[in-house]
Formats: sequence, structure tokens, C-alpha cells
Amino acid sequence: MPVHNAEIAETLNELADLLEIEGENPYKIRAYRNAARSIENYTENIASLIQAGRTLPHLPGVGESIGNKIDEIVKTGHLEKLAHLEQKLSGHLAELVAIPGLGPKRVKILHEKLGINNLEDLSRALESKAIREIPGFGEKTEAHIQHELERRQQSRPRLKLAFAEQIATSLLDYIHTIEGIKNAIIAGSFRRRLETVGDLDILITCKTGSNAMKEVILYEDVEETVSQGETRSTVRLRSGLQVDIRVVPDASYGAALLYFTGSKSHNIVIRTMAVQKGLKINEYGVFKDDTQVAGKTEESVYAQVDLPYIEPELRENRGEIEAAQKNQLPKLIQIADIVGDLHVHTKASDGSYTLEEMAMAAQRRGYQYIAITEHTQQTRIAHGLDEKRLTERLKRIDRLNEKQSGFLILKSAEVDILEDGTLDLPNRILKELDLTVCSVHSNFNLSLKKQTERIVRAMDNPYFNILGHPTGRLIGEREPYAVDLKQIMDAASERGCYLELNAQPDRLDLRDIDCKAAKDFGIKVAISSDAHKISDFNNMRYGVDQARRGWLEASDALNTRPWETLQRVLQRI
DNA sequence: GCCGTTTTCGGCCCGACTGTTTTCAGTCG
Repeated sequence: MPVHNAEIAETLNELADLLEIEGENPYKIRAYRNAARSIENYTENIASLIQAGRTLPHLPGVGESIGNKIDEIVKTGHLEKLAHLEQKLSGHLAELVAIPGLGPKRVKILHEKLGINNLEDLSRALESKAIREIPGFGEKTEAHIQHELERRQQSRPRLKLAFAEQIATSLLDYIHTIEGIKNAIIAGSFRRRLETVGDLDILITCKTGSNAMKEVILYEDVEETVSQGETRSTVRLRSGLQVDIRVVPDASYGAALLYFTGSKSHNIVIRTMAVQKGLKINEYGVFKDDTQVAGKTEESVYAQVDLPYIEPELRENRGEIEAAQKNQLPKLIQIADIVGDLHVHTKASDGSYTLEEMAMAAQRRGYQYIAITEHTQQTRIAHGLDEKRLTERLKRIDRLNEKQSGFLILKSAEVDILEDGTLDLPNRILKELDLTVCSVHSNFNLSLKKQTERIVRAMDNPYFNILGHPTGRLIGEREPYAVDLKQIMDAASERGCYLELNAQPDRLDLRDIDCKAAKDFGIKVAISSDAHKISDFNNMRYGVDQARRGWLEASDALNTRPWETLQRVLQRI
């Protein structure tokens, strides 16, 4: 099993943590972190490339030295430099740096003065009240560390975007009732529509003399005020979600929005470009010799560094700035481009509504078609359909279609891919369908090789059209099964098969970078709600968000096409 | 350690808040 990119990145980040404690050159440390990020963003498995004897692709921020370290991690499974540092510092100091309020400097002091090597030592030192005696520390710092350590034990994972959105919407509604508020918007990863959100960044402009900041932190859901200032405060909500609130003048709104939307690495590049032009960008605007020359809108800030507006979903420093320079930014897909849904369940398998009810709801949304994709017999727990039951359903769909015009119910099924790569229903019934969505629902634990071969073999079936939820992950709950998506994409491209972007908020399967990889492969993506009830049709929005993060345009998706066109696209090669 | 319209050395984004001091370092985003 080759090393995951995430593991390589983690090793480099750990190295950066320890070097920081060592007091190493901060730019060197940043270099390691930049490289780690670059590796996380890379779609192909780097270890597989190296083991196949191929040269490492050019990754931004990875030069000769870090390149050699990656090689070492892949080939030996560990990094000598890291092991050496761990031994030298004799402890798990990286886990200490992870505690909010403890940075490398303080960890180093705790290590040297009190011999604190890990979380356990820290806990004991807190009990004996020894920390407050160290110069530079004090009672409050000690209490803060104690507090964060306790919080850590009940640590909350990042929230899924859809859940964070519920919390965010209520908070924003409250803020809008406050006297003197002009603008209030949630920036940060929420605005970039990242699949999970660690905290909320709320940006506010208000009339002069307004008490907005004081009022915001009176919100009934606030459990704790972490810090409070004139222009910036941090609170924690009952849900555990941290909220950063910033107030800026109107003239700075665009600059502040750009800055607080991030991502951090996108901002760093933009600021560096400004420095090269003799300008300074901060959250208050763009400045030339202390005179503000832009900043009221995001467009005005980008214009100062000769860039067009870049959509928030693209701001990850994954090539969007280079694309913007060449005027080659994608025209991102929008929810209004979607004309149908290719993955819908009803009561017949594990859905909650009848065929008629789902069809009517889809029509009300303005869709031209939906594909009814019941589970098949293997998925017994979801009352999967056998050949006989499916045949009956198809007749019912025919009858419904005859009665209506301007809307089409497509005959389909979510067909199980069996362990040996065969499909769960015979071809004599599959050929009656308008299209198939084929998914893995069992044997998640196969090896990378076997799982990949299983899916590729399934694609050999001429009635295979779309691979449903391609990695099987459940965000924060279940890891993706081991599968080589590049090989899958290769095979799909050769055979005329397609991939689904499952829009369920806890799946969002494909990931953003895999969407981009599919696009680069020329493979179109079905953005599908996987609706089991009427309200699930709303999931489509999260799918489109994810697609936008993956650089997809309307033409890169299947279900932006009328059925007549889509039918031709689905024709196997 | 990386990188190049400043080009193989000398730079590398910028500001707010807290706690402990008394003018600022550390941390965070």
C-alpha cells in the first residue's frame, strides 16, 4: 500500500513544527508548509509515481531538498531528519503546538524550564500550578492553557458545510437586526464553499458610532467570548463553532472581504504581487505610499495587481492566479445551469416518497428530467429491486411519461457493482434502461489493486454509464475505499463512461481536486442529488458548490444538457 | 528551503488582540 499524499504532507508539517520550536529560520519553516500544502493538493498518488520509477512532477514549493525528503518518505516510510529532531527534543512536542495559545516559543520554554515533553506532562504541570511561575507566563495564561486542554478532550471536528450553513444563517439573520449595520457577510472557507468549515469569519461594515461589535457578541447562541476588541472579536457558539467577527469601514469592504475570504496562500500571492508593484495590500485597502488607491470592492483590489475578479471557490492558490493572468479563468457552473437530476430514489427502494411525488417536485424546481435510480437486489437493506420488480417500475414510468409532456422520467437504476466486477442485474434488463448509475456498496476493504480492477471490470459492461459516489467516503465518518482514481478515469475515458459528483452534504464524492482532475481528463461529471426525499433535491446546491471548487463549467457537467443531447453523450464508444 | 520582469543571491504578507510588562513578545488568522 503506497504512502498517501496526506501522510507525506503530515510528515513535512510535523517537521516544520519541530523546526519552529528549534528556532529555525521562519522562511525555511514556511517552505516546508508550502510544500506540504502543494502535496495535499496534488491529485495523483505521489508514492505510486515514484515507485513506478517516474520523475516527480513539478510541484510548486518543492525543490531539490524537499524533493529528496519526499523520496525518502516514500521509499523508507520515515524521515531521518524528523526522527533525529524528535529524539533531540525528546518528546511529542508537535502535539503541544497544536493547542491554541501554545506556539513554538512557549512550547520550547515549557520544555526547557519544566521538562514538559507531551500532553501528560503538561497536564501534570497545570495541576501543580508550576506554569504561572515562569517569567512571561502568568495565572491567566495558565488558566487559558488549562481551558484549551479540557476543550481538546471533547474536541469537535470540522462541521460539514450544510450544517455550518444552518448555524451561520441564524447568526446572520440576528446581525441584520442590529441598528447601524450596513453589510454583513460570512467570509472564510464558508464563502469559498469548502466541504467542511472549521470556524465562521463574519465581516461587518456599519455606520460610524455604531455599537455593532458589542451587540453581536450578545447573540443568544454565544457560549464564550474568547477575545474582544474594537475591530475584531472571537466568540464560541454552543455548537462549539468558533466565530471571528471583524468590523471595517465601508471604504475597506472589498479589501477586507478579499482578505478574510482567503485562502491564506491565495492572499499571500496577491500581496506579494502588490509588493512587486510598489503597493501594499492589507485588510483596509491597497496603498501606495500610505495613500489608499483601492479597496471598496474586491474587483478594485484585483485590478491593482492586473487581475480580473476571481471567484471565491477558486481562491486556493491551485493555479487560479496564473489562469487569471492569462485570462483563462473558467466560467464556473451555476445552479441555474442544472436542468435535471440523474440520481433519485423513491419508496420502491429506500426513498420516502412515491415516484409521482418525486417527479412532481422535480418539475416544480424547473427540471426537464430526472432519472429514477432505485437500488438493485444486492442492496437488500435498501429493498433493492430484482429484475421482476424493476420491469414493473419501468412500465409504470412509461405510463407516467405518456401522460405528460415537457418533463421526462428517465428509466434507470443504481446498479450494484459486485465484488468480481460484474453488475447486479443481467444485461437483458439493463439494456431497457435510458442510463445506469453503477455503485460500490459492499466489500469496501479490498486492496487498492482489487478495488480498482473491480470497478474497471464493471466499466467493461457496455451498459455501464456513470460511476456513483466514486470513492464511497462519508465526510468525517468513513474513509474512502482504496481506489486509484487516475486509473478509473483512464478507463472511463477509454470506454465513454462518466463519474458522479454525489451532492449529499456528507458525501460530496468526488472531492474538489478530483473534479478538476476529471475535467483535465475530459471526463464529464454528473452532479446528482442522490435524493431520497423531496427536500434532498436541495442538495444539488452543495454539489454545484463543490463542482465550482473543482473548476467545472456548465459544459463539464452532464445534467446541464437537455435529454436529447445527453442521450447522445451517453452513447458508449 | 524556494525562487526569479529584483534572476543564482537576497529576499520571503500583514495586522489585531492578549497577557505580562511598562514597550512588547507571542500567537493567531
